[in-house]
Amino acid sequence: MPSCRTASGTSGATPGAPDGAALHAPVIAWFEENARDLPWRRPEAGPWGVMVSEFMLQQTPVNRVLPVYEQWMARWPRPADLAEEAPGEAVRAWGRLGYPRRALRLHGAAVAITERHGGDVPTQHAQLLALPGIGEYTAAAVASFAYGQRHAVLDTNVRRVLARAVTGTQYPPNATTAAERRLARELLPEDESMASRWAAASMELGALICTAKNESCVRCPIAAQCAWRLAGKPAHEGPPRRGQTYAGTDRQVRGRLLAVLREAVAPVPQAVLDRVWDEPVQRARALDGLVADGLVEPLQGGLYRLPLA
DNA sequence: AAGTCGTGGTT
DNA sequence: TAACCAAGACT
Repeated sequence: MPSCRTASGTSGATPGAPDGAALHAPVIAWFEENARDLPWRRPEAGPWGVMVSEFMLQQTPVNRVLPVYEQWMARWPRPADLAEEAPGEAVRAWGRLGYPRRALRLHGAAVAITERHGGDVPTQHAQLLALPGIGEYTAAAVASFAYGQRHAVLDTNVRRVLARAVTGTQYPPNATTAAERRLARELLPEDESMASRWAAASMELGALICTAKNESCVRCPIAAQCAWRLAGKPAHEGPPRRGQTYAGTDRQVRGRLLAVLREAVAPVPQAVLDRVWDEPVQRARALDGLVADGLVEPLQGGLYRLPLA
């Protein structure tokens, strides 16, 4: 029963795939030359700035986040500043970033930080994970980016980089797998400072070079070692990525309803909300959903507004 | 564990 | 142009 371990010892890796040490130095060196100057990466952002940016960046491109982030941090420079606001103000300030429940959760996280952590963004992964709106990725990202800790930061960019460079496939699986987590942990540099830099650098590589479409291998610092490229860049096998048609969905109706309420300075009569969508059953379901989510507050007399509490 | 949850730019 | 994509979380 001969061993089938690869020389690299990395699970899920294609035979002959590069090990961690071969990737860290070139990717980190590339990052130090090519990292974008983003406001949440500057020292003055602090842990709260990092955390706010991570909420906003969930499923949302950097360019759309930038202006909202700046306004948000100017208005609520500390968690306690946001915590004493009405949650509806967070939803309003969220603007058109999308997925407005994130605004509600960020507000809830600010309240929890104020109540449980003396107003300081907690440093421990488990404490971060316990906050509303923070899952495995965001907890690791805040701990790593804000506090320089050693965590596997596995977002869609890093997953794609590892899928290609190490595993040799064009795309990672649709849902994050245990094998991916294991691989990311194994590739994590032992040294804490190196690990946090690797996390930021591998993510940036996926965002700028190793993109989902039109990847730029000619500019890639690890192209020479990339398992996928060396295999001839075979096309993705398996089920399609996903199909998320938007037109006609409840999400579209919710979006229209909330857009009206965001712009309104006074409670809005139901008759005004009714104009955003013709079909009454779907319209009512969408509004009920918003109320159930705490994004909308129903008042007496068929009036609605963003939540005051 | 597959569905749900916004929005707008790109192809 | 319809489909894809963008630093996920939650149920």
